[in-house]
Amino acid sequence: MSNAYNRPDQLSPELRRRVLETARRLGYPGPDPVARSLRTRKAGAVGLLLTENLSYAFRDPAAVGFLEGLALACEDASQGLLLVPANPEREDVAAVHRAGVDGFVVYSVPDDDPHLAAVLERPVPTVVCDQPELDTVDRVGIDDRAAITQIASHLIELGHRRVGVICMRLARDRNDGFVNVDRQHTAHFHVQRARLEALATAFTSANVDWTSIPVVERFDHSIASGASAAAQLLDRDPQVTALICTSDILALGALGEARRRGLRVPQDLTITGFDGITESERAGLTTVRQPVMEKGRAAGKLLVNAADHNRPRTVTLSTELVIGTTSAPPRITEGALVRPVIL
Amino acid sequence: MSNAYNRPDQLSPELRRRVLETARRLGYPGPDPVARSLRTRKAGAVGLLLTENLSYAFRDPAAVGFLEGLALACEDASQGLLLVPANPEREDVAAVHRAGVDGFVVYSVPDDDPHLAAVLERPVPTVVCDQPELDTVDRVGIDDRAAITQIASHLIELGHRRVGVICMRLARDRNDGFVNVDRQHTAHFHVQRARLEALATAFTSANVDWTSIPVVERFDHSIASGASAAAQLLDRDPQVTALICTSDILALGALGEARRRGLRVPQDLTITGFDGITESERAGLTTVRQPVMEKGRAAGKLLVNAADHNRPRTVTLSTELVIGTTSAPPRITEGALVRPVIL
DNA sequence: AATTGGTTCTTGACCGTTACGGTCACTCCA
DNA sequence: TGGAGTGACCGTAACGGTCAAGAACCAATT
Repeated sequence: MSNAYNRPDQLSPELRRRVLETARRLGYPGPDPVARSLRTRKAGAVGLLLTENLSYAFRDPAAVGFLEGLALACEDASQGLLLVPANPEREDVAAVHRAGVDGFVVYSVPDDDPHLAAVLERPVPTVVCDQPELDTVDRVGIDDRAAITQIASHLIELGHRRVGVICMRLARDRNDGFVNVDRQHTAHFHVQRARLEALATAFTSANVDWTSIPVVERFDHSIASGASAAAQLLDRDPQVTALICTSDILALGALGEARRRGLRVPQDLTITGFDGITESERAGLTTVRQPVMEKGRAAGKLLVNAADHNRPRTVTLSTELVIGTTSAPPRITEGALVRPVIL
Repeated sequence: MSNAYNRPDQLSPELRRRVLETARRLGYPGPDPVARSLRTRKAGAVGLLLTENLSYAFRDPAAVGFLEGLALACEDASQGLLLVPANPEREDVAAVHRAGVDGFVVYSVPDDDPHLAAVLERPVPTVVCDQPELDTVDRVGIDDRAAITQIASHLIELGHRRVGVICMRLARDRNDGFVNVDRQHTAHFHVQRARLEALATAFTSANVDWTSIPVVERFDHSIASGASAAAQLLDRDPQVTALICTSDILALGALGEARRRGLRVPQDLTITGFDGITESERAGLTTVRQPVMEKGRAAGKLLVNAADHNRPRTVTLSTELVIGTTSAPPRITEGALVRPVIL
């Protein structure tokens, strides 16, 4: 029976024809995929765990790019891609337990996320992306510190000293507002923490007191959030000459807010982003381009041939500073003595 | 055992604790999801079948919107969403057979697609979207004829008689070029066929000989395709005063080609799209907006409560004509006697 | 005629759950 | 004290495949 469907060479064409014919007559719909998976111990699918509500993932171009790459890798390996409904609000770990998959990809979740813990308990290979190193699973990412340090150096060279930072959510709790240094260091999103720390290091080396730098956090990752964050920051500290955003989406929002206030970019205000999505290319944003699609593809490949490797593998992809038209030397304001540094 | 995990109320806390404790000691990773699915006859996931390579789906904003809506509905129902790796090039129907899902959503595939046939053979509920009516499955869509007729009427009112049409692929075989009437009628993509037929009807009623209207087809759905199609059409028939595109993506490409040729839009050339994606809003495109996200959500909902309904259900969503800045009366050319019609 | 080799076909043990029904101890009340 | 009622616990039988091992058959060789 099984052979009739799966191994046509094992039986005579005549018998095969008869078997299939009676199967159809009896209304047999073909082998049940679940039963087959149980027996063969292969689900033929890869699970994807995301921070956000599933639907959010489709709003963020960077996430869409990641998905595209991952889907590509899955397709190459004839694997399905299962989006796991892990709503971050309810702690619905059951969805992770119920996922019939051969492995997981975990994309940018907080390091204390219960879903992540649930995934790690499952006896299947796992690849994390944009996460801190774990000694049991493979990992894909970029050098966030180096990347954002390029932004910082660029701004420092231009002469910016009074800067503001707009970042994405730092933990699972909502905190739309200013961030003290303590929260910066205990941030549960590895990527955000790394970027903030690198910024602190860079500006401290330039003799800027990091504790005086305003950092505004937003829970939702949207253009509107970027705009409101920029508004909050500029209201409190109108003297800043540059806004460093940890994502392009936030930067695009900040650009909108600057325009709304009649601030010319970059003459009155410099704005930088992070990711290098196509929308920001159109806007001429100064940013760091990271290969989002490649990240997805690398994660998929790592998972698909997760054969034998004793120690966890890490793939670090390269990034590229893109200097656009939204960064320039700061305007000379009264009281401030600022001079571009030529190295 | 099972109870310890799934029904804590069925046993004493003491026993539960003991069971779980020894389970951990023995390295038991928790109930196997596949075996559970086999037993309970529930996979906890919805399968999605797409025309394109999986990765293509993430490039087209309309498809992404559909995905977003579908993901939303799945999340609400705590269902996973499995992207089935159905490469349209190889006829790899096996992927459909291997998908462990409780139902399928089929999104805009040709009506003779073997994957679709394979889905229909599976004994699970199915919802098709942008497909012709089938007497066994539920259906989500819009009134494509009415929608594009609005575009046609708009152009006819403006006075356009010499128009060109740019459409997406009409069948599984690649045919990048002009389309004769026969191919138009035998098109296997329901949406494209319906739109072309409605256009034919509308222009015939306006005393335009439809067979003289150039229709250019493109296999790939991309901005570049739209541009090359527009070039091909304008090369052959420079007299056309309007380009009707059956998708916004194609229209955006046509816009680019017009600009490249120094044609002013809308003074020299009118261009219309279809879908209403955000990118085209920015471009001021005249188009028909359809609720792509709602389509996905409706499909998901239909599938999730696919309980008892003897006859297949159909959800038809509404569309809206959006008149932008890319449509205007045709320029008066020598030889052509054209006068706007006031109805 | 017996042995060997090579097909083709049949059989049955497993994969890991959960549903279900039965057992058993214990309480409660007449 | 006996019998019904209750709740906790346990054993077993599917669920629907796959796959390897063996049975049956036929042909060719010894």
